[in-house]
Order: sequence, then C-alpha cells, then structure tokens
Amino acid sequence: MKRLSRSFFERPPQVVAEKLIGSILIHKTDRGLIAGKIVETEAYGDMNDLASHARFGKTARTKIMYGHPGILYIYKIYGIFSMANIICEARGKAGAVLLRSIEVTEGKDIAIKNLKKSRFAKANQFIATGPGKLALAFTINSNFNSLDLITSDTIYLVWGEKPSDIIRTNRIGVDYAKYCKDFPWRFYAKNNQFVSKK
DNA sequence: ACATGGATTCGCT
DNA sequence: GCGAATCCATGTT
Repeated sequence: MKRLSRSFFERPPQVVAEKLIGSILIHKTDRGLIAGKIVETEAYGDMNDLASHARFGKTARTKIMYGHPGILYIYKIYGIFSMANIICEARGKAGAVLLRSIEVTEGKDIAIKNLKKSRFAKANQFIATGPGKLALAFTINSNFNSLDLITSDTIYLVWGEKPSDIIRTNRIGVDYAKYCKDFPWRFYAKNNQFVSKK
C-alpha cells in the first residue's frame, strides 16, 4: 500500500479534491483499525473564494491553511460536528479539501459504536456519509488539528482505485458565498450510494 | 465585551 | 420545509 506524498497535496485544492476520490483513509485507533474509500470531496480556496474560511485572509484560525500541504485542518461547526480538511498548495498559499463522504470498508463496528455514542442512536450502514458523520465515524476530533498525514503512523492516506466516472458540481451549504457558491468545486463518485447528497 | 452565524444532521410538521 | 443542538472565530461596539 503506497502512501500519498507531500507533493500530491502541493497543488490547487480543486485538483487535489478530484484526485483524492478513490484514495483510502486509514486510522489506527486504540480500539482497532478503521479504513475506507473517499467518495466525496470539496475544494476551498484563498481570499478569492468567499465560501472559504481563508476569505478573511490569514487569521488565528486560518493560518493553518497557509501551512504544510498534507496536514489536517479540523474545525467545529454548529457547536457539534468536526469537519476534516486536508491542507493543499505550497506553504504561503491558502487551500484545503473537505472530506465529505467515505465508503467504510474496515472497522465498521467501531465506526457504528462511535456514532451511537454521540447523537446518532439509529446509526446504520451509512456510517461516513456527510462530513459530520465522517469525522465521528473515524474518531477524528479537534485534537487532530495540524496532524501530518504524510508522516503519521496512526492516520494516513494510501492510493486506491479511481472510479471510472466522477461528477463535478457546486458545493453544499455555502449559499452565503455570493457568486462563489456556484463554483464547481465538489466532486463525487458517480452511482456510489455513500455520497451524501445527489 | 458582546453579538452573530456557520463547509451539519435528524426528526417532526 | 423548519427548528434544535450548542461551540467558538470573527466582526463590531
């Protein structure tokens, strides 16, 4: 299993977001291994992207988006969910890819327990469909912020089979972003049941 | 120091 | 289609 390199992420987020579809995320937790195929992503840009946290430039929160490509950017939304992003672009330029949905292939039992421990008593086979559930399922929380996916031995990405058809469309939940809401920066595997929304 | 609202999800209407 | 859950960075006073 070949791991993704630093240079893989040292490119614009729109490129990385598309190429990440089909890759495998692996997390070796203390309760066991959780793994799955990335089936849905979104790209977020710099100051020119009104949907991106970096739209205000470099702040305490967003300085990480200007850092090392390949590290995690985790933030909390609505006081409830953690969002898992991977930093893109060379140092000094802001960019990130949001992991939206994963088809879990290993450690489903652990992932389901993780969901049931939180607010999802009725957790079913759709374990990591949508960014909030994805982080819960993979035991990813704010403590993982700035963790390096390239060098970590516990959480990392490996190459997987790329789906034959990838749909490119506009992003979810960014209606406030004026003209940027229509940027076609969301990618997902066609006909995959684990994609969060059609 | 305070007010605002969000890269979400589910359940009820 | 809409409200609740409920944290915290950001922008404003």
